[in-house]
This record gives sequence, structure tokens and C-alpha cells, in this order.
Amino acid sequence: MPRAGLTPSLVVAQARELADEAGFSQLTLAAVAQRLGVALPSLYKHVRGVEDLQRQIAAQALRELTDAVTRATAGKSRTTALRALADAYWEYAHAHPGSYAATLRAPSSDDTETALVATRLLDVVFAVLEGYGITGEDAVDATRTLRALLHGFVALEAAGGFGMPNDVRQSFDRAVDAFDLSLSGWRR
Amino acid sequence: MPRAGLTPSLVVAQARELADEAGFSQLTLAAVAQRLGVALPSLYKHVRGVEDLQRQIAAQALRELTDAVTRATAGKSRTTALRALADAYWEYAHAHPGSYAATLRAPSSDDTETALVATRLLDVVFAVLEGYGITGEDAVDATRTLRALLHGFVALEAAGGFGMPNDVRQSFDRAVDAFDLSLSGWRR
DNA sequence: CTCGGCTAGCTAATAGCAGTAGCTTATTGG
DNA sequence: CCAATAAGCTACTGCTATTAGCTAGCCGAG
Repeated sequence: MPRAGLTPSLVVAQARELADEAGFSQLTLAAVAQRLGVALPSLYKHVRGVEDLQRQIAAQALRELTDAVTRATAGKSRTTALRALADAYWEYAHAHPGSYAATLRAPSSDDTETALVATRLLDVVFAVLEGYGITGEDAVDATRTLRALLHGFVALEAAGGFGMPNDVRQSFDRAVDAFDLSLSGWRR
Repeated sequence: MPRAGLTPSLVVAQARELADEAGFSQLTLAAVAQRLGVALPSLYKHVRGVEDLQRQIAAQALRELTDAVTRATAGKSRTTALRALADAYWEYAHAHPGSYAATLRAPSSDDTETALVATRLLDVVFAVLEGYGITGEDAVDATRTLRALLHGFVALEAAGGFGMPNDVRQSFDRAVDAFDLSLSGWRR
């Protein structure tokens, strides 16, 4: 029997493709194994189990999302930066829906690597907010509001929660612009 | 063998309790059956299956949420109404996390009953927005923004996505107030 | 070049889940 | 009081994750 030449990264990569194509809920070791032309238990030589797989997907996705957002906002400030950030977030969530969904599972407390990336993402948002003169506790509130807005739109759209036929992207842009305006008077 | 005296509503009620206590993802026919002191296949005499169960939970929850929001905003307008709406939403999502989560699954197109309730909920939001003089397409955008904000906060908090120890409820209130302010200049 | 160890991938088996088929018996209406 | 209905059961299938233990391909040491 010829070897399949699996590696942990290969397994995770296929799993991500599957999750992005079929949805995070369809991510199953059986399906990944089939994709790789391998028997299901063989995967355990490369990942600890389904939970580990999800964790690794989440870690990769969070890193990519952070990189995308960082790149998008580089050299910009205020409204321009905020729009770029929102756009990058939207773009990533739509290009990699399964990976994005994986991101939401809270990282286990012993995953310092991922916690670090999460901090980096937070720092990008803080940096943008600083351009508005928002810092400290104000920045925490504003960051949460922005995340809720971004995630809310993405999640509700993915769940088919927006019944009306109107263009969701347009609503999203207006929401971001409205948030941008409210940042001007954000400080207590 | 004495009968257990199950009914569809009893099964759904127990399922909801389970979902609210253990989380929507823990909702399993096996667990519901155990709770009712009954063998798993017996449930099929009262519900069509796990999907049907989820659908019924979603329908009930959506109705309750709509009622809560309707009650909360009755006789109020603008800021007062908006705050009451947000508060009722937050309250419901926290009091019934499992049921709330069920709500997000898009209703199947043949479930006119639930679609109707969804419209009722939408109408409540539209009514509040009308108090701000926002109608038509503007109202669609504003409604989506509000829903994204509300759901985003609830979902991210439930997923443990808010790392910082600061009070999430306070951030939520600020977000709602910021949205309230931006509604004043919402019209194009 | 060869042989021995490592390990990738396998088969087999366990356990938990959803769902179906068909039986038994409690309940209830005539 | 009896018969039809249906509640709840056991037994089974099929899918999932996970573990145990085997086999054989590959690679490095000599």
C-alpha cells in the first residue's frame, strides 16, 4: 500500500477547504479523510482529534484575519482606516466562511499562541481608534461595539437572517459610516 | 409498563430547558429522552426528529422574543423605546441562551407561521425607527444595523469573545446610545 | 547495499448519536 | 366490555469519533 504522504498541515489545509466550502458544521473527520483518500483513523497520526482540528483552523484563520486587517489599515487613519478595516473583515469572512466561523470558539486558556494573535488584532483596532482620540475604557467599549457590528452583520447574513432582498453590503457600509460618525463624539 | 404521558409540548419544553441549561449544541434527543425518563425512540411519537425539535424551539423563542420586545417598547418612543428594546433583547438572550441560539437558524421557507412572527418583530423595530422619522430603505439599513449590534454583542459574549474584564453590559449600553445618536442623522 | 527501527496508514472494535421497523400493551370510545 | 388507536418499547441500521494493535513502507546506520 503506497503512502499518502499526509502531514499535519496538509490535513488542516484540507479541513479548512472543506469547512469553507460546505460550512463549519459539516467539518467532519470522515469527510476530511475521504477528501484525502485515506481511512478515517489515519488522521489521528497527524491531529489529536476533531477538537484539535477546529482549534488549529481557528488559530490559522485568526492569524490570517489579523494579517488582512493589519495590511488593510496600514498607513491609513480615521474614516479611511475604519472603512478599510471593516472591508477587510467582511472580505475575509466571506472568502473563508468556515475558517471564520471556527474563529468564534473561544481559545482554550492554554493556547498562548492564539491568545497572542488575538491581542495583535485588538491592537490594530485600538490603533485605529487612537486616531479618533479614543483610548482606555472608551476604546474598550468602542472596540466591542465595532466587533459586534462586524460580526453581527456577517453572522446574520450567513444564517440567512436578513430576509429583505435589499443589498446587505450597502447596509453594512452605512452601518460602518454611522459608527464612524459616532466615534467623533465617543469620549464621555 | 406505565405510560409516561408525553406530549409534543412537553418534549419541546424539556428540550428547551436542556438547551438553555447546557447550551444549544448540547441539545440531543438522547439527553431529552433521559430527562423525560423515556427511551430515545419514544420521542419520535411526538416530534419528527432533532431538526423538527430545533425548529419548534426556534419558533417558540422567536415568539417570546417578539412579545418581550413588543411589551417593552409599548407606549414609548425614540431613545426610551430603543433602550427598552435593546434591554429586552439582551434580557431574553441571557435568560434563554439555548432558545435564543435556536432562533438564528433561518426558518424553512414553508414555515409561514414563524415567518409571520419574524415580520411582527421587524414591524416593532420599524415602528421604533419611525419615531425617528426613518422609513423605507433607510429603515431597512437601520434595522439591520441594530440587529447586527444586538446579536453581535450577545453572540460574542456567549462565545467568550470579549477577553477584557470590563463590564460588557456597560459597553452594550454605550453602543445602543451611540446608535441612538446616529439615528438622528440617519436619513440620507 | 542491506538491515533494523520508526511510523504512516491500515483493520477491527467500542461507544454515542439519529432514525426506522415492528411489536406490545395501555388507554379510550362506542 | 371490546376493539381500535397509539404510546412506548426493543432491535436494528448507519454515521460519527476515538482507541488498540498490526503491517509494511521508508530512512538512516553500518
